[in-house]
Amino acid sequence: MSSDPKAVLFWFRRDLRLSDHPGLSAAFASALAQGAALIPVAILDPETEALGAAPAWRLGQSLGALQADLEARGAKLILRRGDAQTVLQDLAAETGAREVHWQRLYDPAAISRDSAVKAQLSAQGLAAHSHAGHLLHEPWTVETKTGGMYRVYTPYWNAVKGRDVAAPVALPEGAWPEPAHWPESDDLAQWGLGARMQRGADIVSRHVRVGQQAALDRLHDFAERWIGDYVANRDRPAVPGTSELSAHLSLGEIGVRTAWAVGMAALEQGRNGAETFLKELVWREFAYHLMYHTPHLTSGNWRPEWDAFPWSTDEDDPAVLAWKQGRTGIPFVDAAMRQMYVTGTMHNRGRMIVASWLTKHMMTHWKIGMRWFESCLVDWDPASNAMGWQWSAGSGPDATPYFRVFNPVTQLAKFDPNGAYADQWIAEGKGNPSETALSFFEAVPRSWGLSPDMAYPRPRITPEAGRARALEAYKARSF
DNA sequence: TAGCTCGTTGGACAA
DNA sequence: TTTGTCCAACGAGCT
Repeated sequence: MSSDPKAVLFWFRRDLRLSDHPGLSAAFASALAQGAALIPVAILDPETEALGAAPAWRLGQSLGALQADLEARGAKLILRRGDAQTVLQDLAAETGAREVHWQRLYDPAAISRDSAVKAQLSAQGLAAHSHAGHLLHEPWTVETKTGGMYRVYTPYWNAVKGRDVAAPVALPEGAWPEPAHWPESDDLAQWGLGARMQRGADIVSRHVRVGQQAALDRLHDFAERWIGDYVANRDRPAVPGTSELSAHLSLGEIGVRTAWAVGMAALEQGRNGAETFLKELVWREFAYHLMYHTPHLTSGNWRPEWDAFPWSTDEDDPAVLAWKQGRTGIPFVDAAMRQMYVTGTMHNRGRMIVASWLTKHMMTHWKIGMRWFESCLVDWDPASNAMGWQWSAGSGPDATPYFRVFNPVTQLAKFDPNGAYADQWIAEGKGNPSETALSFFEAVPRSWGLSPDMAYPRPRITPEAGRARALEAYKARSF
């Protein structure tokens, strides 16, 4: 191996931005210091191929935006397919790189892959550097007074709210450290990241903003126009009063430290809603804290006593299909499921309602819902998705009490009093359905056999009967 | 240490 | 129409 380093590799994963990027900045600085080239790489490895349909498609969009951003800086994103360790090793051999940098991820699959990659690269004499940057606080740095992990949100919030958060760092200005020759790269289109999107990707595209500039624009728009009414508006599914940053944060198109800094500035200005927004960012942190310390959060009941609960696990149950298709006959549930199918995201209150309906009224295992979300959500996040489902089901940490069963009828009356959300997403039985409601029928596969002219379905179970049945089962405590 | 307080997001019912 | 209370019990986290 050459003793004269010619390149530093930076491996992009879920951090598809150029600013507020501690890992990339470190790699950049290292390359400059050594007079080496900096080569950005993204890898379609088995872990990436295992993504759900919508997250995979959205990843492709984001990689396209990153390519353009890098090109504007005089750099190129090198795309390679294969297992990460082999790709990095080959690329290092081609370019003379002695160093590989990346930013850490925390889900069980990524941790096991990354530790193996690090060990193997080190054994080959390559320096592998992993950096913090996906989170405000590394999960192991937040401890209770007795040195344990947090299991309840509020004490976690109290522990981190006053902590210093490193200020966002900009990538140095100036010329990109280019190699004499850029290595060969796959064509992004050949990766086929959108191939598993059964529903029309062009329909979802209408509702999706992509890339770091779009993320920053949205953050600032939110801080200027929406944060003041965030406390009330964030509960109203028909009002665009949420930050809408979830997909950007999930793929790292924006750094969470940037969002934190904007939230803190709003707090200092005394803006209403600022603290609530900061708390939401910390919910994301808390989910990662839980997933890191108890990785089974993503795979099974966090409270093992729930293993004996009589969940229905029949994925082919017609009631489950109706839930997925937004045809339960419960307007709030159906509107939310259709919103997800058409836009790739769902309002937070909708997420709680559909999860409560599936796990409580339908007594269906939360993992069935979690997997459907994983295939449909463009903002899918491994930690938040798992925590949210287990919270709703009652099997998770800090979970909702068993008797807290959402009534989707009263919830709709409370948070959508004018029926705007239902009008937005439900076409059946309406004289003049909205464009968005009709677009659901364009998006769904023909095999579902749905049309806006159909009658709106009758519920298979009423909110009252479902609630009573769920409470009976929970009360029995035979599990 | 042992006791105390509290727990993101609700609903039903009585007054 | 609005407001208050109860719906379990337990474990987390602090003092």
